[in-house]
Amino acid sequence: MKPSIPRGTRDFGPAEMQKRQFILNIIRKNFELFGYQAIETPAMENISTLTGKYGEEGDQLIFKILNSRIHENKNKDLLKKEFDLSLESSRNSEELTEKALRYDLTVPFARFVVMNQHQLSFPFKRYQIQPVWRADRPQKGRYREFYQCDADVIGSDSLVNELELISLMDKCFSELNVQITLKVNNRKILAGMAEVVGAADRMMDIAVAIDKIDKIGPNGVHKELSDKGFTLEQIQLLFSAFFIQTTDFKDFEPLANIKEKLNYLKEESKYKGSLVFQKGIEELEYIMYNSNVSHLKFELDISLARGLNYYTGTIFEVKANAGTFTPSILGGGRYDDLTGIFGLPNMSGVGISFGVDRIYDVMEELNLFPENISKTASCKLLFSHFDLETQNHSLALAAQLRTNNISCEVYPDITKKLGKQFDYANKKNIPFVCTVGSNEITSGEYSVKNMQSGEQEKMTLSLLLERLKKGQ
RNA sequence: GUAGGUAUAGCUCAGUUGGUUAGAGCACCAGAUUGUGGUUCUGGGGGUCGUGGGUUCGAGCCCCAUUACUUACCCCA
Repeated sequence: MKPSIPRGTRDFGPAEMQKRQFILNIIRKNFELFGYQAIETPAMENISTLTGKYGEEGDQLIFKILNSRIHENKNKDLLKKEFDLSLESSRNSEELTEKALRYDLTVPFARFVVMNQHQLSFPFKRYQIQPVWRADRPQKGRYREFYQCDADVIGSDSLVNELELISLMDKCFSELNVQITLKVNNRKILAGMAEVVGAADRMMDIAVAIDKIDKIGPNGVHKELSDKGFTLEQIQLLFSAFFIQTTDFKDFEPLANIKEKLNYLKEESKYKGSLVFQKGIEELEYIMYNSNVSHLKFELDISLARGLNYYTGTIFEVKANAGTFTPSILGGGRYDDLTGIFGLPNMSGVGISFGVDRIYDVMEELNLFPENISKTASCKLLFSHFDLETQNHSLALAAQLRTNNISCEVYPDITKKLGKQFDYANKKNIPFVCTVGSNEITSGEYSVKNMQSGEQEKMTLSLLLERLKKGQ
């Protein structure tokens, strides 16, 4: 049988793991630096926990788990009926499936908060670094299993949380050495537009269409909106707001300029009468004017929508500035009532999610990993030997090195061929090889070879320890 | 769901208008060198050309089907 893994999933070898850990360590360190605490939730959730939170498209991409022991279910007629029904529509049948793999970390977090509300003290700040699964068609930068690194604050509607999250990502990407642009928008602006246009319940339709303006252009958006049944008047009204963005807001601009645009939207646009719209603008203003960032570029983009249903306020999206491959590598936003569905209303939360796998891909393309990262040796020294006696002696020496916190290993097989053992050390980038033969055992002086310089020297164990401790 | 591309050694790929026994580099094993790797030289093992059918005197190459992988759209980290 030919071994294989499901498409869209990957194995990570030692070289890749070095790089992944590099990214994860920076993110984790900063999460903790900003006061977030780690939690974990199960890979699978009850299907009802997940559905209805991500929008129609998202719900389709949830990996469902077939009920186990389905053959033991006595009601075969019902099972067959449910199966036939599920062939025709995407509805979930509890008879067939009641669990699913998590689609993101935010919804399981909301569930966690509701279930543990009496143990937690609010505002609660948590971080979570775990894989999620999406039944997508894989392609470049898109996997069916990938890691998200989430930081969320729940139980506080202060915009200071947004400011903190922005400086958190600023710091992370600065340490990762990735040049990025942060796009910010506010769902209230979109909601206000939908309201003024007279289609408050169709905010997501409008948002998704408008979001595409960079890709398909104004005509494309016009067509998509009219296909969805919006009238010419409605479309023109919508365009009056975001057209400003497409012509003038395209690239990073000085703060003064952004200010001018925001003032226009607030005081002169056709939306100035909408309270929600005004609130959205005010929130955006606060964030734009109070953020203290040193690394990232800001971009106000009122066409930014994001597909997830649960966002209600600020929304974030980050892309790398350089390279040909620039998917979004971070997303996030504020959700005012995600816990409400589970019975805990008035819990506003805001969070961001780093896409490690895409950050990896971007850094790989741009060559941003530190130079020697995958050449890092697994350990400091290898003991080579000739027979059972010298191997045993090596094991004893290894134990002493480890007592002194020096990583080392003993060649596991017994062979007269030193070349093979040196080759092993060479391939694993082990910087020193200590050869233990019967001569060495009697004299107490071991041959230690520096694999980089090729120099070899005889020394006692205590001298060896001293040298290795000094990092020589 | 829609539309393309690819499939030849463990890996990356050549393979001419269809024509003897299908090649290279890397990797692997052995020797030159029985106590020394990374350099060099010599030799060696490795392939049902994704699978099934068709055209042909003859198919790795052409046609059809199928599977896997991959890219783009949709959507998203």
